[in-house]
Amino acid sequence: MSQAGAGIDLETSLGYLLKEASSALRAAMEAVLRPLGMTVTHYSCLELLAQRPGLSNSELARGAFVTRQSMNVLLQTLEREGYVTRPAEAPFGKVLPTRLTPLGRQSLEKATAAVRSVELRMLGGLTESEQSAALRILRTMVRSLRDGNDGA
Amino acid sequence: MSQAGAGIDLETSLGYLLKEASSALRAAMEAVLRPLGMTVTHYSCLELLAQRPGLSNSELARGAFVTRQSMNVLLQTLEREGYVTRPAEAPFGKVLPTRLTPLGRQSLEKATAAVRSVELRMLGGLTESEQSAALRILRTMVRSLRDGNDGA
DNA sequence: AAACCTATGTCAGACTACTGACATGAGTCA
DNA sequence: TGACTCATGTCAGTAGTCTGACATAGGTTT
Repeated sequence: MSQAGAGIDLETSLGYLLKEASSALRAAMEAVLRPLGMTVTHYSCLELLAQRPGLSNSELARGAFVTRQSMNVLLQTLEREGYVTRPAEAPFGKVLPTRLTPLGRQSLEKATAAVRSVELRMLGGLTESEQSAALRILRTMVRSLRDGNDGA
Repeated sequence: MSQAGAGIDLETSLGYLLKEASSALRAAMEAVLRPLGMTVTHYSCLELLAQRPGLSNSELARGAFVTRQSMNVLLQTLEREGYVTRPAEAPFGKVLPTRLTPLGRQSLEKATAAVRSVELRMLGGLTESEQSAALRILRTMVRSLRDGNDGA
């Protein structure tokens, strides 16, 4: 059952398991957001704006882990449908601060409740100490991947 | 800095951090696979076939966390380019067992080395016990999300 | 001041993955 | 046997994201 010698054992690979967990979370989120007519990126954008009003397109893109081009397309849709507003002209530089409209805030409320239920389900089998350990470990992994060194 | 009352605090959300880690891993993998002319799904497919020869289209799709339709398109490309082979007729039922060609195996070798370096970098800052804790915790999260219960 | 570098917003095209749909083969049950 | 259910392979259309490119604003360096 082992690999031919040079492969990466998927059963014990932390990378593979990370992808599996992320995929399962995304699927669960899509399942509860679909009835609300919302995608995961759509929700992420609104949630970011609720917590940090005035975020720019590029900042939202980084927060939602997509390119600024993708976020730009999404923002244009959200603006056209009345969920967010952006000033016609940049108050400073080229940065256009984005804000939720009352409609956007209202739409977000239901989505947040749905997503929270998913997150609670995911955390259900973990103890408090396991949850904080997971936070610490994931942060370490992100830092190692970003900085490009081996973390040693 | 806290949310308005009903939001999900992204700074301490395990779901958000999971997405961030997965995104960072995917970006790092894409960076090392791009020079080899390979995407992450492309690599995942070959790696699965190396470890479990004869996997069907649907099984590969589940293993790579994409739909069977997407995997089908990829397999057609890989077959046309000579990386994998599938029998013209199903030996049993409709299932078409797929296998790597020598070219596919050769192509996979370089990719595996590249991906392994990324995984080692990601694990660099973690102790042995943290790594096994991460495996256990992620498996628990996947199970809770899949089974649909709250894990209590 | 001028050249340079970086970051941003935006448009256009290409690609990837998804949903929907259909036919087929296998197993189950009345 | 026949009806039912389920999984598979595949085709077609759609949607979301990406890469490439360009112009512009701000800060930095010489």
